[in-house]
Parts: sequence; C-alpha cells; structure tokens
Amino acid sequence: MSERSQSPECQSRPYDFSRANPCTQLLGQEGLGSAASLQLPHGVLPDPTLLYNKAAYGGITSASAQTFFPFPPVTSDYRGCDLQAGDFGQPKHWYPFAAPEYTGQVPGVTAATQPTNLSPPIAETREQIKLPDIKTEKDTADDYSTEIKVQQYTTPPTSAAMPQGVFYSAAWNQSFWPGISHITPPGSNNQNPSTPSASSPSMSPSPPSNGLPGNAFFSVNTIQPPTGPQAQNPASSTRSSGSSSGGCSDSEEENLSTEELEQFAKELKHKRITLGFTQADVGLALGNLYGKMFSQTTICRFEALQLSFKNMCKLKPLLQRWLNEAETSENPQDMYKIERVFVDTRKRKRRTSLEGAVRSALESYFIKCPKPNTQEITHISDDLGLERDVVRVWFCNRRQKGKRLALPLDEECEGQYYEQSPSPLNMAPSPIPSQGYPASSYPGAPPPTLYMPPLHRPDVLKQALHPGLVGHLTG
DNA sequence: ATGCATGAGCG
DNA sequence: GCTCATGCATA
Repeated sequence: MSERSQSPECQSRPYDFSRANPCTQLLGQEGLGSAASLQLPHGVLPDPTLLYNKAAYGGITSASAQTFFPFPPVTSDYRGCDLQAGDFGQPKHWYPFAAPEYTGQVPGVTAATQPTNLSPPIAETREQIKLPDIKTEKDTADDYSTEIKVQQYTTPPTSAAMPQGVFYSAAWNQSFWPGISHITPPGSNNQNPSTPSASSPSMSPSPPSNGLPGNAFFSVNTIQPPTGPQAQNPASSTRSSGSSSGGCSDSEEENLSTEELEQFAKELKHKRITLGFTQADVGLALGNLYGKMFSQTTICRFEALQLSFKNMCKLKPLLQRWLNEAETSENPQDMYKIERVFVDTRKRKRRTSLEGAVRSALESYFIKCPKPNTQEITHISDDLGLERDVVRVWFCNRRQKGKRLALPLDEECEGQYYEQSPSPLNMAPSPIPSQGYPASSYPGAPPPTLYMPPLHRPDVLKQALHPGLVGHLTG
C-alpha cells in the first residue's frame, strides 16, 4: 500500500547532480524524452519510474524543447484539465479566519482511537474530485469551510493497542549516523527511570492495570515542568509549529550517539507496543508531560529514524522520560479518556493527490534539477497543469525527504546534490546545509558523484527503491 | 507509514 | 523562497 512500493522514489536513486551536470545542461540536452532513449549522464541510472511508467505516462517528450528553458515540455496531459486549472487557480487563503485561539488539531489521533461519533472528516463528507492526473480532496464549491471538531479520546482497546505485532525492523545501520562520538552521556543514555516517580499518571493507555482515577493524563494545558535530568527541554519552549532550531541544546542531547538513538528508537517502539500504547498515545502523553504534544506522525518517524539527527536528539529525552514513566507507572490506564472540544477555524488546503504519472514526471524533473528556480517551477507547473505552489511544495518535500533518508555524507559533498540553479542556462553549485546528520566520519570518503545515499543504508534502500533496482545497485 | 501542507525563522 | 519541524489526511 505504501507508495514506495508502487513508485520508488528517488531518495534511493543515484541521481547525478554533480557539478559536471548542472540541471540546465541536463535538461537542455535531453529532456525527459522517451524512456528508450533516455540519456543520463554517466554514472546515473535512469529514473525507474520513468522506465516503468513510461507507458502510463506517455506525457514526457523531449520534442519541443524550449530555447530558454531546460525542461522539456511534459505534454498537455496535465494541462488539459480545465477543471484543475480552475481548481488550482483558486486563491490561497486557506486560513481566512485565522484564529489566535486555535489550539491546533489534536495530533496523533489514529484510526484506532478515532471516536466514531466524530463528525466525519471533510474528505469523507464530500466527493473527491476525480481528475485524470491530479486529485484533491476538495470541496467543489465552498472550500475550506470552518470546521468544528470534537475529539474524544478513549481507551484504546487493548487489542488495538497492539498494532501489527511487528516490532521495529527498519533498524538503521548505524553507519548512517556516523561521526557522532559514541560518548555515553552521563545519565542520559539510559532508560533507567531517573525517577520512578511514585505515580506517574501521565501515561495511561490501555494496558491493563488497577485502574486508578484521577490524574489528568490529558489535561492538555497542564504543563508539568519537567524534572530530572531529562527534563529541561526545548520542546516546552518551542513554538507552536516546530522550530528550525532548538535542537540539541541540552548537553545531554548533544552527546547522543547514533547507536543510542537507533537503539532507543528500537527500544521505544518495542516497549511502547508491549505496554499497549499507540504512537498517538505517546504523542499525547508527551503533551501531558511537557505541554507539547506530538502527532502520531512524529512518533512514527522517530521510531523509524526518519527525523533529522537534530530532531531525534531533541525528542529523545522527552520520549525517554515518557518511556520511563510508562514503565514505572502503576496504573497507566483509566485516564485514557479525554474529551476535547476545539474549534479549528483554520482551513487547511486540501491535500493534493498527485497521480502516479504526474509524480513520475515530477521525479523526472527532480532528477534533472532538484532545486528548480522560480522560472523552472513555473514551467513545470505549466507543463503538468499543476498549481505553482503545489510544485514548489513538492520539490521542498522531495528535498526534505531526500535528506531525511540520505546518508549524511559530508556537507560539502552533500550540497551539490541540491544545488540551486541560478538560471536555467547557467548553473553553479551552491551547496546547502544538510538537514541534520552529523558530518560523516567516513575517513577519506570520496566526494560522491551520485545521489544515492541509500546505498549507504541498504535497509532503507530496499525499502525505498524499486525492487528491480535494488539488486542492480547493491548488487 | 507517508504524501502533501503549514508556518517559523532566516537570508 | 528556502529549510526544517511538524501535522493532517490518506494509502
């Protein structure tokens, strides 16, 4: 079901963004052209999605290469949809009623805990527009009307609390977070509950126990000043929506090693499941402990080591503490029932669902140029009949994704993968900082010319790469 | 589990 | 307009 299995994404692909092949050049030379004749710079493997989806896509042609723009036109397939055009052409005030009191949506509510009496999500209450290539869960007319959400968290059925029963398997090869001293931070590294806090009501999922009432596990606004070594945390002071920094500010975090993080993630997942907590539970529990909740998504990514190193460092102490509490808590239960009413007056742009062919096309563009400039983005959006912002965001996310899974090669080299193209015709590498992994400690690792970080992480590679290529690449 | 989106902070 | 942290919505 995962998209990865359907359309391998390129974090695992050996794209060549080396200086020798600036985007423009590539684009100008070849185009996305027929798969058959698709030419890629030496050392670069063709985009599997292109190869595999060529038939389905059939839109990319190298024919009408434009003089000034390197990107070959990608047919009108994506353009011809007037419906889209109108749709995407809409203004972008997604939040016309900006509400200061907005508390944000309660994160981490998974299907398992999703109350049945909730008003159905918008997506379910409306017809999804079906477009040939692009779908958006968007109301036809009154888009983004104010929503009032009432969410009730109830004790997840114990059974449900044990999801797949599959324990963490995507273990990171520790070589992926190399370089970090394997220093064992005094006092942090390990689980032992620094403080078996006599009663930690803070966690109370479903695990069976002697119910004890009381403590507001989910008293949302109850910010309990963290105590103990792992207490002080940036999270408590973070903005409402993430911070670009605020990472490993604690001495304790700074010393985290790759192994520790990896191991902890594993341990967390294992114990969480054993204890009967869902990822969403954990996210909410953190809110109770630190006053800042996290979504199921974030917990999931933490466990899967899909966050930046810095981010992992930042969250680790929080999760560590939660884990300690959860393990020592005598009655982590009853309380697992919170009811919250909040009004979300903001409107979120309905998620655009890019059809496979469009994604392939975007991937192809990405291969050519992972960091298109404004003009290029416009061109792409025109070609694919997508909203500019959609394209821009797609590239942002794509780069972010690439970095997340990319091996932290040394930044110097890494930069070249995402070099910005100053102009369609002339590009000079302009390294950008990496998202987060400590500089590689690979001694004398040669500057990679291929964008194929996953090769350093076979496990991730297999997961992300098209099966057909795994053998070839890892061969 | 992950694709698309938001928003703070920054240059 | 980008990165980064983060989350909603959905596959």
